[in-house]
Parts: sequence; C-alpha cells; structure tokens
Amino acid sequence: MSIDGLDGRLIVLLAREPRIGVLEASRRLGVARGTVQARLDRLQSNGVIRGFGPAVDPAALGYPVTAFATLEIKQGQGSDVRAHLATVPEVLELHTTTGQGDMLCRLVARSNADLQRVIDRVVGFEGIVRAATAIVMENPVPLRIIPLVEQAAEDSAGDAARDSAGNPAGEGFVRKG
Amino acid sequence: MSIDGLDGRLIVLLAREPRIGVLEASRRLGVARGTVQARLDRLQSNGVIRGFGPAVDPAALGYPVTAFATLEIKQGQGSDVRAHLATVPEVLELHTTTGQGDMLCRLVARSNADLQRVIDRVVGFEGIVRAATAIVMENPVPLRIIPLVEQAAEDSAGDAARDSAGNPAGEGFVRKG
DNA sequence: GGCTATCTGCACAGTATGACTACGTTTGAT
DNA sequence: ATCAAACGTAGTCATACTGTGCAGATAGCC
Repeated sequence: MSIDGLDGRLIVLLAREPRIGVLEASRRLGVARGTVQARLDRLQSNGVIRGFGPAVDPAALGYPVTAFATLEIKQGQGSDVRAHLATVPEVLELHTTTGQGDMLCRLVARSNADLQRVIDRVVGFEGIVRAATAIVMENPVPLRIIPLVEQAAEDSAGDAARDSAGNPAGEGFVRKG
Repeated sequence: MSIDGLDGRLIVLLAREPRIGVLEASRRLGVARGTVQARLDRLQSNGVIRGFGPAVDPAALGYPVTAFATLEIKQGQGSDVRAHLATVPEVLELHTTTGQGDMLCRLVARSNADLQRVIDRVVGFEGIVRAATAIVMENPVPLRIIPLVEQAAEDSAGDAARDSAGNPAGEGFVRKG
C-alpha cells in the first residue's frame, strides 16, 4: 500500500519521460531491469499506477473553457442525476461532496457561449434544484502528482530500517561497481 | 486543431489499452503502421496528446481523502498565494475562477484528521481571507476524456467532405481486403 | 493537367521485451 | 544459531516492436 524510495523515483521518472522503456528506466535508476519490471508489476497490481493512458488536453481538442459547477440535488434524486451527468460528454468528472447532498462537477465547453449550452444540458434535469458555476480563468497548478509521490516515498523512508531498498542515499545497495 | 474519426478511434483505443504499441494499434484500426505513427506524432505536436505518463491513484498512495477548497484571496495577493499553494504536495491542482478573485483547489489527505493539517497549511498564509472546504464522498464520474474525444471526432466528421480520413462509416477508405 | 497531402506496403537494422535461471543478501521466525 | 521467504542482480534466450526510408496509389485542390 505504500511506496519506497525506488518506487517513488521510478514513478517520477516515468512521469517526466513517459517514452522511456523498462530497460532505459533501469539504467537511469541504477538497478537491474528485472527489478524495474517487478516494481512496475507490483505498482500496477497495487493500483498505485492505474495505467499509462494518453493525457488528452481538452483545450487542444477545441474545448478551451473549463468550469466547475456546484449542484444542489433534490432529496433522493442523486442516482438519477449521476446517470444523467454521465451521459454528458462535457462533464469530465463528478463528485458528491459534503454539504446538503451537493455535487461538484468539472465541465468543459467550446466557448463561453457554448458553456451556456452545456450548463443548460447539465441542469436540464428534474432532480437538480440549483447550480452555481465558476468559470476557470487560470490554472496556476495543473493536475499533478509528482510532489505527492515524492512525499509518499519520503514518508516511507522513515520506516527505512525495515527496508534496505528504501535507500534514501540512493547508492547504498549498489554492491558492485 | 481538431481531430477526425481515425484520430478519435486511436485515442480511445490507447486510452482503453495503453499497453499496445503502434503496430498493434495499426492492426486494430485497420490502417498501416506508418499512418498510426504519423497520427500519433501529429497529435502529440498539436498538444492534443500531452504524454503517456502513469496515472497514479492518490488513494493507493495512502491519500484516500479528496476535498475541494474554495479560497477567497486578498486583493493583489494572488501570485503569492499561488506560489504558496504550489509548494504544498497535497494540492493536486489549483484554478483561479470567476467570482471575486477566488481560487478553487483540489486537495488530498491521509485521513479526515490529516485533512485538517493540510487545510491549516493551505490557509496558513496571509493572503487568504477565507476558505470553504467540501470533502468528496463519492466519485460517480472519475476524470474521463473518452466521451469528449468521441464527440470531438464526430463533430469533425460533419466537415468530412474535406477529409476522406474522417471516415464516419469506419470502413470506406480500406481499399484492399 | 499538375500539385500536394495522405495512406499503403515493404524493407532494414537496432533494440526492447517477457520469461527464465542461478545466486547472494536481508529480514524475520523458529 | 539456523532456516525459509522475499528481494535484487546478472545473465541468457527467442520473439517482437521501433524508427526510418522508400516507391506507388489515391483523393482533393488550383
């Protein structure tokens, strides 16, 4: 469930340079290829790495406008609303949150005018009582994971007594020159 | 800037089965390998596909709690606040939104108790006037892009007169058995 | 008609991949 | 102290994919 320093370095390396293969990664990390393969297999079966799908930029697809909508849902209509929102392509994600049965969803649109169409489609459903929309102007921190991975790896390095591969110094377990 | 049907099928295919290579993708799509390579190169230089980095699950890393925080910022402190939030690993993304200089950020934490620590760190900064946090309970629609890609591909199929590769029927341009 | 862009089919050398083995080290239990 | 399990290393093997370049065919455009 938690990752060690080598896992962390591997994930960060793959996040920075996704095109490199297992062999190149093993060279960069200074470990054997089999080790990298085993770590990757484990990370994927753990679910830490869910996959290597393409990161698609909605803006480049022609959807440069992003917005977040907070929805207030009528009691007991939650699952209907979810099913409805799942059918809208412009709904990129949907969360239910604390607060009185509210939901938060991320929307994209082709333009500010098109956003109106999207919102109409989103809220054009009986279960939705009210919607508040915030349009994104800037994105100073795009969705990222590397700092968290680094922190998770450091945290586990604290337990390093039980794990020589934790290897905070980065060299200790390389026995052969 | 916009994608045609083949691009769309390629992206969807890669999103569903990221492990397949260019050759296998060309077989699945029924086109030549060079075509797939050319499309991929174009999609990446267009910025439509930003990369193939690993999709890391924060929950599996030990951060199962997600929250969204709406921040109200003191006039003129925006860039300071951004820099501050960028240093917090648990801040996975940050947007500035419409409303009076507000920001919306996505947080993760190790537990609800830990979330308090994260929020304290986030709002422990002079420029932040007020923060409202919504904890995510469920995630009925995880971050997705496939429906949008499919829609973008269909939209461009409307212009298909100018692009035989638009190929709405999916077979028309396969000349050889 | 002639041009450009695109796709096909094919070839090449270089390289990565998955699977496997044998062996040394570390860890924790008996 | 001793043992077994887990892990990493180094090496091998056959297979498969990659990047690249080429000529030829097709479609749309001026």
